[in-house]
Formats: sequence, structure tokens, C-alpha cells
Amino acid sequence: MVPALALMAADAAREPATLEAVASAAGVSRATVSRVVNGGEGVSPELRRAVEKAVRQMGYTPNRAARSLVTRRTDSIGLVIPESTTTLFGDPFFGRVVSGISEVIAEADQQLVLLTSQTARDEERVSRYLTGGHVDGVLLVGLHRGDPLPRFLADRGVAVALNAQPQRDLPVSTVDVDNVHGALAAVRHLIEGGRRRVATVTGLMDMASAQDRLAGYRQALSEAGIPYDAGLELHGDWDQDRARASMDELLASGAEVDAVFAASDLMALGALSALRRHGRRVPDDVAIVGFDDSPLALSADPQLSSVRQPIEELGREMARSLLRSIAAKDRVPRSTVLATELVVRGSSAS
Amino acid sequence: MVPALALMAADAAREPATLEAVASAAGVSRATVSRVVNGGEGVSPELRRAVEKAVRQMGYTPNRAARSLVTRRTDSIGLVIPESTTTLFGDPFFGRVVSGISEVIAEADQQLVLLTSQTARDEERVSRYLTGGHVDGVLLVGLHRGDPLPRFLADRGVAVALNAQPQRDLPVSTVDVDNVHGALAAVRHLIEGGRRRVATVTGLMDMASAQDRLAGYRQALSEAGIPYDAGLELHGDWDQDRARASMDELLASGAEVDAVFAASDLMALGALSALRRHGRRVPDDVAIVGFDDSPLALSADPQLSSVRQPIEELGREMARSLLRSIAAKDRVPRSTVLATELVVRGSSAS
DNA sequence: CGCATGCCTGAGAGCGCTCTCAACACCGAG
DNA sequence: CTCGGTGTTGAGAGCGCTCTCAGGCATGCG
Repeated sequence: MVPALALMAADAAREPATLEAVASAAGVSRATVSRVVNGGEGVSPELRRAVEKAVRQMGYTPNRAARSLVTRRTDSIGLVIPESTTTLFGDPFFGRVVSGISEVIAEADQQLVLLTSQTARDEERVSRYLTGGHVDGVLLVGLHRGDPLPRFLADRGVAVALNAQPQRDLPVSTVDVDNVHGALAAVRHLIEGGRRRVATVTGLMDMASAQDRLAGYRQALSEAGIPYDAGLELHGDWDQDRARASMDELLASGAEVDAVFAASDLMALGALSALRRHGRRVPDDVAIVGFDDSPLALSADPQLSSVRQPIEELGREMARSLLRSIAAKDRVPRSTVLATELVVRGSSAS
Repeated sequence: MVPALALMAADAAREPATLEAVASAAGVSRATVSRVVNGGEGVSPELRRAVEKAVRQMGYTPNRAARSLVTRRTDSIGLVIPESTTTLFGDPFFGRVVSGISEVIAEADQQLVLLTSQTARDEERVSRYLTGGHVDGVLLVGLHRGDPLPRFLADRGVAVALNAQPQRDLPVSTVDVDNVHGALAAVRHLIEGGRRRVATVTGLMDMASAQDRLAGYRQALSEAGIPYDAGLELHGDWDQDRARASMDELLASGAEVDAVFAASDLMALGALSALRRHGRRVPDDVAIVGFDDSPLALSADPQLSSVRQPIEELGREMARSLLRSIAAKDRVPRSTVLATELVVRGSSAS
């Protein structure tokens, strides 16, 4: 008998405490415990202390499911990562955004639910999931142009925050780094260093960040009165190899180049390697500026000039925007643009 | 009146359907709908069809909170990423594991809840969360030696799957790639190519994968009767720069080296760059083999020989193991070791 | 023809929580 | 001394679901 009893006691101890149990331990009603647990407004100091003590002693954690059932909130946030982003895992971007996001989400005591969609069937599943009331809001990164998901979610009243430029016609929050300005600064810097034949390697052009960086590049050239040369715009896809190959081809064609602005550090390294192979010295013959200011920039030889973007902060700000627009029942979307900063290093010395 | 009504109807339609609603639409009881939704055992074909139709028409999705409240399952799996792993985001490893994991989890219609722990306070929060009944099981990757979390969770009856070698004294599932054998194959290959002065750059030594790869290296040398030389073991931390610096130092010290086995491709690239800087030709003077067979290996010049590990499959298998041990109430842990494969390329031609 | 047997089905309890509402005590003002 | 606040507390309903249990019905056997 005794062992069985001991076992039961152990099991009972393992069984998580309920509001009810805490209430009876503290000698109050469930309602009072609930009030204390949720901020403690309108509870007398003595009772509050008693309840807090009981909560601590019993290691009480509210049952999320029960709470969610009545509040109709889930306290969880979906993070959608489209397929192509997984190919970007080689890029530190994703990890840093997630790191920032998860910091804020955890602080707010919410759950971060990760959803990757690799196939069309996944997309179907993901949108069903997101509109099925399983999350209070959705974060989207690495979005491609024309992805219907933001509109789909917004139409169904789901709170959304995107890593994108402000959307005039969609009630969603957006956060973005100032890609245009970053690219502009980079290319201006190259031009100020006396370069005139400035090539660029773009990212995947169906992504807004790639377009914006290209726009900044073009603007800087036009400001400086340098004529447009389509041949110097190499269309990459964020991939290092692809960037190297494009640059290879450009150089093999005999084109003159004295500077390169790459839309990511990874691609800058690809370009660098192609330049080396063709005997060009960096920065003497060709100057290079990348984008991201990732650790890769420091480990390159020479060290890579790069446009620094506050990626963790991007993640944090996305999460904050979303949480705020969920909390404010009005769902007013907010848009934020974070500044970028050019970091000059050896690869673009003039 | 009419607009208000129309609005109400629209709002009602937006309100998710409940079991109750489906039941009355199909002319059956809640219990029957529930049975159909959960597999449909013991329901007559006609009723089942009627219910299925109603479910489809009303776009019914079970309310997870309500279900969870009574079944005491959460249908969600925690994925814990310790701080140091975020520094590994530059490494494609993490993304590929997550990709594999999320594939399986999604298929099983479970939620993947991402938890990162960057500070000690986070750790506290994470373990409270995990033992608070918020998840049915926990996946751990990028674990450091002596991390108390696996034991802590196991003691509290939480199902756990680790990326680690089998744990004899802990009831947790494990999945690992055969690091020892991979390293062994790599170093044997170098020795067979006539190399005798084989250096290695290790990963962070408080991680099992780093230890195992070092063990494989040592075993290969000892098999070949090559005397142990502590000076050739460079202790890295998965970081490219650090690897480059160590190799720099080794070469500057005048040590003879004719081959390098690096515990990751990233570090192999670091070593490669140091060798270049010291005028060593690869593979003529020094052969190199990396580990991971990441895309980086292909983009190096010369292309990097590397030990391929099935990373996505590692993720998938971890998820499968965990789900299985949750489903089987016995919680029998299972351990899997996945084979690695040496891929020979230009960097180790002899 | 009576009865045990097996299969479907529905009624109903209850999971742990929040939140409304009423009850109550206590206060100062009239 | 009564009355209308004001502030604190508890009772109780109910969120949407699962699951046990018992009832109803058809079937097969004695």
C-alpha cells in the first residue's frame, strides 16, 4: 500500500497545479487567483501576497489551452518562411531576423510557431492553418513579389507584419531597412572614389530588397551623370556561385569594370573570386562594396566594404509592430523603415 | 436594417464553425461529428458522409485549445536552439536541420514552437515553458557538453530527441550522423594520398560532433602508424576566421603540413585562405578535406573535398523519433545513426 | 418467441480558465 | 441613522471539445 501511495503522491505532484488548487491553498476563490495572475488589479494587498505565495509554492503555470479557449486569443504568432528562404540559409540574414523576432516574442510570453512552406501543398496547408484561428498574428519574411499570402491573410482579418516597404493598399504592418538609401550610399562612395564603370550584382529580382538595391544603384549613377549601361547589371539570385559565374562572364566578354556593388556580401565574395581569377586586383583595379555587413565581410581578403543593416532590429521591430497592432484592437498597421549605414573597408579603398 | 444584417451574416461566416454547428447542420450529435473528425471509427457510412459534407461546407477546423484542454495533448513540439547556435547561422547546418524537422512535423499536423535561449534568464524561461505542459515533446540541436537540459526534461517526463550519440543513462531518443566514421574516412583518404603531416582544425570541443570528428582523425593516424603530434591539432570553434588565424599561426611557426582535415567546410575555407596567404598550393603542397559538404564546398577554388552528412534527414529522423516515442505511450527511446560519405574533389587530389 | 450479443448513436460531464454580476463591507455625506 | 457610492470578493456560466456510458436497435441463437 505504502509504495503505491507514495507513487500516487509523486504522480500527483507531477500533475500541474490548477487555478482551483491554488485558490484553495490560498483560501480564496478561483476568480481572485485569476485576477492576481493576470496583473492583480483590484485585489487587496494581503490576499494578493497570499495568492502569490501559493502560486510560487505550487509552481503554478496557467494552462494555455484553457485560457485560450475563453479569451479566444492563442498567444502565439506564426512565422512563415517560404521555400526559397531555405536556400538562403547559407546567408546569415535569416538566422539574425529570427533571433530578433524570438527575443521580443519570448519577452511578451508568446509562442513563436514556425511554418515553412516548401511546396504548393504546404502553402495550402499554411494558409489554412493561419486562418484557422491558430495564431493571433503572422510574421512574413523573405516574401516574393506578388505572393498572395499577405492579402489573403489581411482579407480574413489576420494581423500581419511583413518585411517589406509600406503597403498602401493593404492593412498590414511593415518594417524594412532602407535598401534604396543603402545602395545609394554605397555606389556614391564608389563614384566619389573615382570609379566610373560600376557594375552591380543584384539579388533575386522578384524580391523587393533586390529591386530597391538596384534602384539605389541606378539613382547614384544617374545623379553622377554616368550613362546607363545594361551590360553592367548582372542579375543574380543571392547565390554566391551564380554571382561568380555572372562576373566571370562579364570579365570574359572584355567589359571594362572598375567597381562592383553587390546586393549581398555572399555575392560580393563570388564576384571577388571571379575578379581574382581574371587577375584583377582589389581594390586597386576594381573596388567592391557588398551589402549586409555580415561576418563574411570581415573574413574576406581584403576586408569587404559593406552596407550594414540592423537585421536583429528588423526582426525585433517586426515582432513589436505585430504585437502592438494585435493589442490595439483597432489593428492600425504601422510602417517602419530602419536606416542603413555604409561601412568602408579595404575592398573599396581608392 | 439590411446592411447591418448583411454585416452580421458576414461576421457570422467569419466566426469559425464549431462542432455543435456542424452537428446540427448534419443532423447528428456532437459526439458523432467528433468521431468522424477523429478518424471515423464506428460510424455508419451514411452518417459519416453527411458529416464530412457538412465539415467541408462549413470549413470546419477543430479548435485546438478546446481539444487540447480535454486530451491533455498540445500537438506541439518545442525546438530549442541554444545561443551559440545562432552564431552558427552562417553555417548552413541549422537551416537544413530545421527544414527536415518542419517537414515531418507539418505532415503530422503538429505545431513547431521555436525557442531560442540566448541568456541564462532565457534558459530558465525555456525550461519552465517546456515542463509547463506546453509541448508534447522537445527537439534539441546544437547541444553543448554537459548541458543539463536533456536530463532535466527527461526527469520530468518530457519526451526528448537529441542530435547526439546514444545516451545510455538517459531515456531520450537520439539521432546522429556518424561523425567518427566520416572523419576516419576523410583522414584515411588523405593518408592514402601519401600525406603524412596531417593537421586538423576542430570544432568547438564542448560539442560532441567536434569530439567525434577529432576522434576519427586520431584513429586514422594511429591506424597508419603516424605518431601523434599535438601541435597539428588546431582547436577551432566552427568559426572561419578563427580557423584561418590558427592555421596562420601554425604555418608561421614553421611547422610542416601536407594535409588538413577541417571539422567543417567553413573552417576548411578559413584554413585554405591561410594556406594561400603563406604561398602553399592546394592540393599540390597541402591537401584539404572539409566536413558537411555544404554549397560552400563547391564554390571554393579548388572545389573542396568534404564529408557529406545527410542533414535534412537528420532533422526528419529526429522529428520522426520524437513523434513515435510520444505516440507509443511507453516512451521507448530510439537511437539512430546516419551514415556519412566522403566526397572527393580537387582540394585533395594527390 | 425470448434473450443475449454487438453495433451505433446521443446525452452529459467536465477539462481549466476568464469574466460578468451580485453580494458584501465600509465609507462619508446628508 | 440612512443612503449612495466605492472597493473587494466569490459564485457561476460557459468557451469547444472528447469520452464514457447507457439506450436503442437489429441480429442470431436456444
